[in-house]
Amino acid sequence: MTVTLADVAARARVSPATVSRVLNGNYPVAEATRERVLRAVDELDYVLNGPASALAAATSDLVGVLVNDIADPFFGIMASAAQSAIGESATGRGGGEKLAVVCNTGGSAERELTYLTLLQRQRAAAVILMGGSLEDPEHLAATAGKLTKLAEAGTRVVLCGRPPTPGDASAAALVFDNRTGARRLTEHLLGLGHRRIGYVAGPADRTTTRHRLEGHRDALAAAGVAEGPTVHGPYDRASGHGAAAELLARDPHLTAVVAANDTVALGVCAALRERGLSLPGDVSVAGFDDLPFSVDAVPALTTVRLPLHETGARAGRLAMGAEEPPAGGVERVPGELVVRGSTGAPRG
Amino acid sequence: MTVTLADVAARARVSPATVSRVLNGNYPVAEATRERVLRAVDELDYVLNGPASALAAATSDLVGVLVNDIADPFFGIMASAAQSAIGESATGRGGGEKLAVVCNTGGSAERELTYLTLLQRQRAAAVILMGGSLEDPEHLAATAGKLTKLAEAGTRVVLCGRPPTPGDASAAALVFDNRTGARRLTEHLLGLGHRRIGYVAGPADRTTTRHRLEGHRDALAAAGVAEGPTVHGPYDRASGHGAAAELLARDPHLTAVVAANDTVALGVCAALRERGLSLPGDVSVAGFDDLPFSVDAVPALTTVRLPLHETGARAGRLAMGAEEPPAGGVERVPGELVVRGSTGAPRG
DNA sequence: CCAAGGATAGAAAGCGCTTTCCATCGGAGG
DNA sequence: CCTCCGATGGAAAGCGCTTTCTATCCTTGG
Repeated sequence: MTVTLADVAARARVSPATVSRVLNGNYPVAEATRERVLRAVDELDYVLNGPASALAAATSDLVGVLVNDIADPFFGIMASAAQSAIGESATGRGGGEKLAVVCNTGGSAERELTYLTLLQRQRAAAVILMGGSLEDPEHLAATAGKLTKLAEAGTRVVLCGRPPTPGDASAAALVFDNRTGARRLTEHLLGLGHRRIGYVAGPADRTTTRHRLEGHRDALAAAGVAEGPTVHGPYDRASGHGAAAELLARDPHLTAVVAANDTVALGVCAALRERGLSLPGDVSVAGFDDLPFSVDAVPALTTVRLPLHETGARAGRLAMGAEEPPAGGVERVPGELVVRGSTGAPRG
Repeated sequence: MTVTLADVAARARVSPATVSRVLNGNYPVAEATRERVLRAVDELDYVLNGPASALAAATSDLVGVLVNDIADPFFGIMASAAQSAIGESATGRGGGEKLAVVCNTGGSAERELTYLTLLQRQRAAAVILMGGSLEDPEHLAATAGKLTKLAEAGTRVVLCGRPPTPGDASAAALVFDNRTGARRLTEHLLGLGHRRIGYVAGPADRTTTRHRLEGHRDALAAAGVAEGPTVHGPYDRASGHGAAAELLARDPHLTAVVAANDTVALGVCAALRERGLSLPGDVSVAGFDDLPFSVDAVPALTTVRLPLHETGARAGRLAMGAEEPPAGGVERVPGELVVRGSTGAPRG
């Protein structure tokens, strides 16, 4: 049978209460006793029963990190940073280590809710939601309700790269200023002289997609330039690859393409090159996010750098209560335009 | 206060036992009763208390997925596939959904052990360890002990892309045939006529690093070609970038460089290009893994494709007991040489 | 030398659920 | 019409821990 706390107590010739106190370290225990207990723990190879502990204490040391796509470095980087931050600020009950776990929603509203419920079941200490959300009103309402309930139950809720859900004020939010970033990017292209700019957007109905597209349109409108063709698709390489052809079909005279993110931009570049077009000579291409591989693309990608690592780390600290939430609950995180070789002046 | 099962029972005018049975569905309950209970659950917005449930039933629905670096698509892809597979084979107690959680060890032996203990605490249903392990004997022994204990406690253990730990026969293992893959890759280079080949290896003391390096050496030895310079470093872009200079310093006449993986290869390419060398004209470069961006590199990367997605999915199914473990517990997963533009015949 | 108070440790009551017996009820078979 | 059995539902005993409330013991001050 498994070793229980009572076994340890018997072996150390103390009461279970004392063992618990030694393990949780939030109550004075004489040094000699403590050592005796620890020795017993060691000798018996005792492992605390998490569920029992969580049940009695009414909280667990689980911290959930929900991401849209774990295979996407955008999320991987943020999640990794958050996880490190959580590991470092071990301020749990009794200074206990938190178990940061990342859950892959695949961008599905349904799975997001499922995970949220599961985490609620587990009485998670905190939940971080990363990445833009679906803008379906029904889903939004369901999510807001869940988050409110979570917060009421004492779970800290942090949004990272995701706007606060209307109707839910329970969460601290770190939101990327996608709109301004996208505007800067398109302004850059306009400044170079481009007037026919195609746009490969992310999936429709997502906040990130919409904000970036709005920024792009803002810039065009401010400059009085007509909007070029736009294609929607997932945030992956194939999407960009397919969209490039579509864009060119809709306007053969495009001189620039802005992509929803760097991964998509890479697909666009590949498709363009396959058609014999040179970059940026024939067509300029820009991305978003500045993922690690973007600097190594050929030509290197012009993009908007988001402080993924730092923001993820902050989210982790917020989840641990190791950092004060921003005033008003929401903080806008700016992106930075990074101009590299993939954009240049149009020919002629 | 939170709603408990007893509240639901009261509302549905049945006993707590009946509610539990409806929720777990492993005992006959009359249709009318079941509906009454479900309605009560709905009306009260009841959420099962995970810890309490896990305590009473002595298992939880947590499945841990340990990865070395969550920001690396190599792991992201496998983890994502595993998580999907786990979600699909919902065969838990009462068909309950499993909570697949991924934990980032950062390649640290210590954190790996910490996570394993935490998962053991939670009485996880299964644990998947992804990626090569550290070959430190002490760590290996500690891990083997942990895994054995986990298995004894009823937790299914699956290794994915990681050789079985000596002294622990409790786990099913899916291991990539890194050695053969690496051999094929170097044979390809030798076949093109390369005789001075540099090698950028992963971190020392890791199984993956060693196996790939061995395969490389196998090929050289079989062809009677002297080994070129080798540099070790982490599996990231910066490592490749720095290593390229080092390699060239050690042998200015290199005609090819083999990298530990595609990410590293990208760094190598960048550094080479910065020095004004053309690819593959002056130097051929090869990677490993065939990550999504590899086909879009310029020139496209010659590499060894590993069935990351499929293997991750199989690991997930094994963890759920939805697939028979391989005979003997270990299965070798082959890689496939993919020749693309980054390798060519050496000049002259 | 005695009372008071701080420092430790123990007793015991749950935490919310699962599950093993049992009890009950209605109908089939004799 | 009575017995027996299958189908259902309830009672209650934990699962292993935390934590409040007490009990003790030793030290300290008067």
